[in-house]
This record gives sequence, structure tokens and C-alpha cells, in this order.
Amino acid sequence: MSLSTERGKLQPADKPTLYKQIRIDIERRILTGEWPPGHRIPFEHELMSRYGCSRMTVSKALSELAQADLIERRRKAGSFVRRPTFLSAVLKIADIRAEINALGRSYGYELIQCSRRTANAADRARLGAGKTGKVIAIACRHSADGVPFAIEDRLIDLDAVPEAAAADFAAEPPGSWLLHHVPWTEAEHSISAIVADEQAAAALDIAIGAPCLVIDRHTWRSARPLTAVRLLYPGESHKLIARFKGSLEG
Amino acid sequence: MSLSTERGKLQPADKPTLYKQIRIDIERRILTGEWPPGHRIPFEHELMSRYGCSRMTVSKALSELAQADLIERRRKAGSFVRRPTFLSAVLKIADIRAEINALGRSYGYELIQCSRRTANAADRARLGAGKTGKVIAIACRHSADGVPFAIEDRLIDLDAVPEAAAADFAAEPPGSWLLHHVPWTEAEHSISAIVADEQAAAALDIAIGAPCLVIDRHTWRSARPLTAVRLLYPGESHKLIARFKGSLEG
DNA sequence: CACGATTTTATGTATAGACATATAGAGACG
DNA sequence: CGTCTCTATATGTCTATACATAAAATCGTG
Repeated sequence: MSLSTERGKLQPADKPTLYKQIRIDIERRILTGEWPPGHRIPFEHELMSRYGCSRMTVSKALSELAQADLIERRRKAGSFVRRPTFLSAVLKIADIRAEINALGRSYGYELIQCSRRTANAADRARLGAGKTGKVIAIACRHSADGVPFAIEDRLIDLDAVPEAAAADFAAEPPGSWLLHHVPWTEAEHSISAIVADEQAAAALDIAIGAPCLVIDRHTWRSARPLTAVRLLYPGESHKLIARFKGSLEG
Repeated sequence: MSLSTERGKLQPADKPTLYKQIRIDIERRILTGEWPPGHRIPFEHELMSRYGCSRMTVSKALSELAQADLIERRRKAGSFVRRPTFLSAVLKIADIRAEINALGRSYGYELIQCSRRTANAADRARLGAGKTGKVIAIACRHSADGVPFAIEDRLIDLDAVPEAAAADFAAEPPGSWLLHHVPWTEAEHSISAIVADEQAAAALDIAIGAPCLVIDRHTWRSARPLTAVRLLYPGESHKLIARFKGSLEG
């Protein structure tokens, strides 16, 4: 409140609509700790009189805060500050080609192996779901400026993604192809560290025993497994960045 | 549409309010690719007549989709499907104590070293910002059922977090203490892989040369650095899970 | 006191209407 | 043909009102 400055005009490039003002106000109190987790936000009717507006307006502000997971709304009880999903962050895993291009380096791609087969027990276990028919198994390598960047080992469920049968994975990396042709609803990433074995070391041109970052990604559409991929990055050179930012200043 | 089953009753635990129905409907079309990125969503007045409701209702659905970054709304032009933030996912990094407790294992904590000093050049570089006064440097170890789980190496800016001077980090892990006492607005995680050196191997009770997952986390409040921490996990045993889930199914 | 029924209340959804605002596209003009 | 202005229009915000719904609080009864 009374954030008005000594300037006569308000902040120039601002659009201080009322509901947004209320949202920012409450958000500020939460993020500064003035209203700690568990604290009950004033009732809508209190906010109505405090800001001199209708219930729809404060409700809109509270709804957005709820959608952003900052507060929890409970009928009859009120709205409460949520324990921030504290150490959760948005992990951006760019498409490898885009990632390398963004670094201003030239992208290189090599298909190492690509075969189609009826799913065996290991394939089924890896894809996670029951009876699978045919799958495509792909091994390939991504490089930046000619230096190995990551190796990829992928399995695609051909029943779930029949279009993949017609794709030319020698010309286009499977990750990019899937991104542009196959919509998905759920993905899970598992990140771990291993040391390079002989094969990985050779493919990545690093020493045996050097650390590697591993990303295992599974992708589903409506609970149906589409693809499973393991990406191996030379561990010291590559970093994944995850960032969390409150929307206070955004 | 027409997801109704052969059962006479609708889905029991469902609350198919109209605006949510509209939201799910549009979301489905986007996620299945029926409406690809760039596609113009029907105008609000079209949706009004299609669903037979008021503009506020369709607007609420569209607003939520916009807040979820699935569509972009432009005055006069309409609403458009955004290119999904494709490979971004929510990375959940739980508080270590909570994480271990969640696994049903007993949490152990040992403070290895804790000292206060005037920030040196390395400290300033690590915290990222300019002139820092005093800092607290902490080294500690987390264990699960007596087995080393992770080692932590942390720096806290005492000027930004003066309360930390009074905290007893022998009794409470710095991560937990900070979580409960210090609000923050931004955090960045950098994930990489290294092999254990002699010191890390000893602290984690693993072999020298064994892979380790490293998380470097920096935390700010309104762009001011609060703390920088490096967590070292035995790489094969530990996995970070990041999950993306569309809200299609709830 | 324990337990089930009833009331109260804060949020959830929805409406019709109003005005604001940005801007794409049309028309005017040089 | 380029540029400028104007206008039509889709979204953005807000109101006052209405009824639905879940759950806390209260009451009543055994």
C-alpha cells in the first residue's frame, strides 16, 4: 500500500489493474515472509472492502494465485498460504539441436544404429507398459563444432507412434522429429551420474572412467508410453540449468 | 467430448463445470496436435455460442490457458496456440531431510565444519554479487539409515541473512533452517556430474573415482544473493526426478 | 459425552452488461 | 506506393447479482 512515489505520474509502463494489484500485493507479502505458509489470507469480503471492489475482482486475483500454487483455497475455511513447492524448479531441457545452435555452435548429427524389431522383454520393461508390438531402437550421436556433445539411445513404441515408421532418422534426429510430429501429455526425467564405460568413452571421445551426466526420459500420451530415451553427456562439460523465479517482478 | 462411459452416471468424482470443460476441451486439441502451434483459437464469441454460455465463462477458461502458457492472447487478433515450452519440466528437489523421511528412512545429520569470516575473493565470486561483508561457510553431511546420503558445502551471506548468525547449524541442517526462516524469490540449480576425489570419497564412503551427481544451487531475494550451496550425491544411487504433466487429466 | 443432523459461511461458478484498450485492417492522403 | 489516421473489433477489466457446494460450526438427541 502507498507505493506511490514522489513522482506525480505512476510507473510509466505499468498497467496497474486492480486485480493484478491485489495479486501482486498478496504475492509480495507471501514472498517476503510477512504471511508465512499456513497463514490465512483475508477473506474475500475483507479484501473487497479493503480494495473497494467487487468480489469477482478479488476472486480473480486469488484464483490466479491458486493456479500458481502460491495459495490454497478451501471452501468455508478461507485461503491459505501454501508451503512453497520449495525446492521445485523449472528444468529446461532444450532440444539438443536448438541448444547447440543457441550456443552459436554448429550442430552435427550421426545415426549410429537404427533397427526395427518386435519388442523383447527388455524393451517392454524399458517402455514401462505391458504388451508392446513393434519398436524402433535408435542409437545416435550429437556433436557441437565436431566435438561429441551427447549420445542418445532411444526406443520408440511403433504401435503408439506409427508415423515413426516412415521417418528418416538418418536425416533428422529422433528427438527433433518426435517433438515436431508427436504430441505428448506427460514426461518424466530421471537424472543421475555414471562413469563412462569403454563404449561410451569411445563414442564421446572421453576417457574411460570420466563422469557422465545421464538423463533418462520417458514420454507418454494419455498414460500410453511413446518413447524412452537415455542421453549421456560428458559430465564436466555439460550443465543442466533449472531456474525458479517468483512472478513478483515478472 | 462424449467421454461419457456406458455407465449411466457420469464420472463419479468429477466436477465438470463449464469453464473447466471448455479449458480441457481446448487443451486436448492442443496437446493432441489437432490445433498446432500458431493456430488461432475460435474467438470468444464463437466459443460462447458453441458452448452456449457467457463471455466471462469462456474468458475464464482462456485466461487459465494463457496463465499456463498454452496459448497467447492478443487484443483484436485473437488467441493463439503457443509453441509448448517443450522440454521444460518441473524438477522437484526436496529438502533432504524431507526426502529421506519420505523414503521411510531415518535421517542423520552431522556438521563437519562451520565458520564465519569476512568474504574473500572466492566467496564473492561464488555468491555472485559484488561487495559482501561477512559470510558463514558450512560443510555438513546428510545420511539415511546411517549411510552417507549427500555432502553439503554452503556459503551464506550474513549481510543478506543476518538472522543466520544466531542459528545453530550443529542442531539443524542449514538447508532446513533457511527454508523455514528465509524467504526467497529466485533460485537457480546447476546439475552436473563429477567423479569423487579423495575427500568426497571419504565423506560419502564410496570409492575414489566413483560418479557423483552435483547440484549447485544459488538463491536470491529480489536479485540479492542469499546463499550458494553445492550438494554431492553418490551418483548411481541417487536420482533426480523431473516430471511434466499436462492438466488434461486433472 | 459421542454422534448425527442442521445451519452457516466462504468459496466456486455463472450471468448480462458496461467501459477500457490495444491493434489489425481499411481508408485517406501525400 | 508508402505512410498516416481512423475505425472496427477482440480481448481486458470490472460490477452487481444469483445460486451451488463443501465443510466448519452448531445444535439436538441418545
